Amino acid sequence: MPSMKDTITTVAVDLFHRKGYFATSISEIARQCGIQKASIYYHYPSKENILFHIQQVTMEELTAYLRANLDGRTDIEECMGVAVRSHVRFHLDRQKETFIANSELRGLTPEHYLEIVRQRDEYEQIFQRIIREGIAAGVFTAADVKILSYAILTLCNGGAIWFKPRGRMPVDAIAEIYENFVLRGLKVGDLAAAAAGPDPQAAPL
Amino acid sequence: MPSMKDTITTVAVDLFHRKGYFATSISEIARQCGIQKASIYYHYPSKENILFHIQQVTMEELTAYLRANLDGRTDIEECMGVAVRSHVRFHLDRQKETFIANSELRGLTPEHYLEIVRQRDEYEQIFQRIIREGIAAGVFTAADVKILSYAILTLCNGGAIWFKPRGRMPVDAIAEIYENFVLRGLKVGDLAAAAAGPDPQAAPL
DNA sequence: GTCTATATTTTGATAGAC
DNA sequence: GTCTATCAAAATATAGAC
Repeated sequence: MPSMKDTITTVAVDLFHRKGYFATSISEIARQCGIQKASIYYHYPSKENILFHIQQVTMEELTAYLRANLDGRTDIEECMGVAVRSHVRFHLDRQKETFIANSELRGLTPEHYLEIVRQRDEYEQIFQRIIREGIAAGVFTAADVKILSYAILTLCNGGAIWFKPRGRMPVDAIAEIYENFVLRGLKVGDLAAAAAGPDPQAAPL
Repeated sequence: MPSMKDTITTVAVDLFHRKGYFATSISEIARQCGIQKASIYYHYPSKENILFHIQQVTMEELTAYLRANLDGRTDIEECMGVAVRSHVRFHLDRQKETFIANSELRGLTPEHYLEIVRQRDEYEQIFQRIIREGIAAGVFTAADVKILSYAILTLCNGGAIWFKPRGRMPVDAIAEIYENFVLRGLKVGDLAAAAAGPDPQAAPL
């Protein structure tokens, strides 16, 4: 049975996702929790703090999930595949929270903003390390590591925007599409060769 | 010399981009225009209408720019390359407007929301047609056309989020990175072959 | 076209009873 | 831990003078 603080958090996640942080009022959160708005302030000191709490927990769990999935692996290409799948899965499983963490940074106080950006940098650096090692090993084609990491993460975030949990596509199928797309985009290979014509052995994207 | 309506629109674009639509007040727009807030209502009937106007014009110009760039071309691969470059360039040149068009849909009335979604669908369908024809021609690997188009567009939108006009990268260099990434991701080719080892002839990504 | 003045609502947050 | 009551500030929008 969830505590009232958990209920408030869940309701806030839902409303921040659906209407946005600034368009959501404390009164509305309270109404959906079945309590008066003053009671919210017993559990959270301010509206901003609810937002910060959601973002902080989400970033912590996102990073922990990635680290757990990468644990013990050394093959560069496998690492990138695992990282992409990990990222996509988390974003599809936790659609609302990750959407908030990606788009509601402007609602934070300057201090909290810096803290979330720090956590995000930490997460991005894991991807950048894999890309850098892949380029050094000659597995990935050389290009700006930061731009590539942003490209990959933005691409995969996209899934969380249009994904419908009850839609026709299971999470793993989507994760696989993104994994293949990213690996094809990254890996060394002759572009011109593929342009020659259809490949009878082509693996499905 | 810009009319006051143009000034209001420009100021609104800047504020909606920096602080978000709901976090921006009519008074603030007026202050930055050097007029009183009541005067805004001579030019626009409501705050929502300013947002709608920005979004509508942006979507119209984005689509017109793409159509102009594609005009007369028939080669599938070239079309996709041109489409990606067109999309990226427009999003980098018009960072603020496209950011608003992508993230402030929730501020619109239901009627205006439907209208913008309709324009967006129209734009996406141009990309989907190219992908579909590419798959039919055997140039692109078969996969879900809608998911691919969302992936490509989200990927390229990413540029508008982190791009700094005075940064180290010129617009065309970024557009080229995205074009290559997308074409590599789409095109038919044997993934396993590339995994064999570094390719001495590898084109820079 | 821009002004002053104002109507009406709603907001985030606090005080203090229970 | 939740309530009622309330504060002060800010919001969108309108009326009517100039």
